Amino acid sequence: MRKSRKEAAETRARIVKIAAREFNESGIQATGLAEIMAAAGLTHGGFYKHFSSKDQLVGEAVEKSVEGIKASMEGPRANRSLGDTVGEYLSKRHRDDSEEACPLASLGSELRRAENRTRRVASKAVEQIVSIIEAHLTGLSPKEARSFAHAIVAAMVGGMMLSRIVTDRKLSDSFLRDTRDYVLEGTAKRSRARA
Amino acid sequence: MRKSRKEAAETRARIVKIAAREFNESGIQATGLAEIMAAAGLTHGGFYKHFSSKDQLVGEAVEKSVEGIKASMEGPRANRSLGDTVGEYLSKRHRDDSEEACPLASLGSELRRAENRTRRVASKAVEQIVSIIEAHLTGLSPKEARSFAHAIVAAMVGGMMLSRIVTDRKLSDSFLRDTRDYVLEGTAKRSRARA
DNA sequence: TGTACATCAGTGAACGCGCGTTCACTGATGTAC
DNA sequence: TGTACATCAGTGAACGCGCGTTCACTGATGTAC
Repeated sequence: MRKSRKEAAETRARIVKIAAREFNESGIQATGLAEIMAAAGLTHGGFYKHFSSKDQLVGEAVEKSVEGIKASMEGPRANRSLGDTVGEYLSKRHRDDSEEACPLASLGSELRRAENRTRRVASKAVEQIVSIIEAHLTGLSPKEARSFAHAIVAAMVGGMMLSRIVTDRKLSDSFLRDTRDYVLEGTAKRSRARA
Repeated sequence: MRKSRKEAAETRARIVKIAAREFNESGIQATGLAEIMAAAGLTHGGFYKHFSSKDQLVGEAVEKSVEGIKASMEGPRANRSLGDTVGEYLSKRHRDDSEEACPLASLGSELRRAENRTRRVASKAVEQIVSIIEAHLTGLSPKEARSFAHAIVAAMVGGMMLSRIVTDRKLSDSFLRDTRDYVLEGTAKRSRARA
């Protein structure tokens, strides 16, 4: 039954990818290892040939998700505007797609209580997303840009989470749109005030 | 062993109160009924004399938490400013105290996946908190005030959640402060623009 | 007011279930010569 | 290049454990007369 090293590495990557999707979809605790392994076309016993514990997989899956959402925020073109970046984050696609979702919004309240490895990954994820927003805030002092970026990321993560909590579809859409508009108008005002 | 009706009603209320604290502290799934009952000084078997299921308790506990955070946002005085309200929400006390915490920030990603009863309660909670903020936004059209309130609540909930995810204490404090400042400056600018 | 009976809050053991983890085993792959 | 052996990815059963829920039981409270 032994697989070649290449196959084993592919299997491992597949497990992480599927786990990222499943965790974003159903939450960390609610997603069992057997479920993930079955979705990867394997039986659950083999899990520990690739990972030392569920927590290790959680950490890697969260990292994988962060890479994905960073890529979609930064987009294909070189010079993306803040509007593109924030709009991509606060999009219906992001809200409805667990394949490529921000773990801060999908798993927020679970991350806070996660084990050490995962908490470190989550904490780093926050700083990475803050950095992406910060890079768009030109014309402000570094300190101001950092503070501003904190608040913008808070609004983005909160807006996404609330749009998923509310059951009314129109209200859900409103949260996305209103949060995006608020961020962009606020930035425009602030930039004008400084320019 | 039978207790008087008054005692039984007190016991029931005590269970809900303790459950609200435990859920906010540790999450819904991670908190067992036996743990809650023990914290209330009871054995777990008696749970079903008061509630029909864990989900029912979750719903009531979330409602209880919402009442608490609403009360602390609205405060003791009659004429609270938006700054008081937002500042109370984004306070260190709120971040560190699970006794009186907003379930949207404590349980956000779990609420989204909760059962029907709880989801309805959570959805209603969002609208209640939006209404509190909305009431502070005078001088705007109702439609504008509602949109604005959505974004402010998104920032508040996201800011609280992120301040709890990050492991660095200074960064955590920054999220609270920066988000509050952002909301208040944004409102000031918007009000000036209209006035 | 007193008595007899019904009710029911709380106890503690037991239930079925799913979870993360372990383990003996299989057989194809990797390695040493 | 060929052969003999070691390795190890994957299987499937089993483990201990904690969970939500159920249940027979207890005895104080509530009710009917």
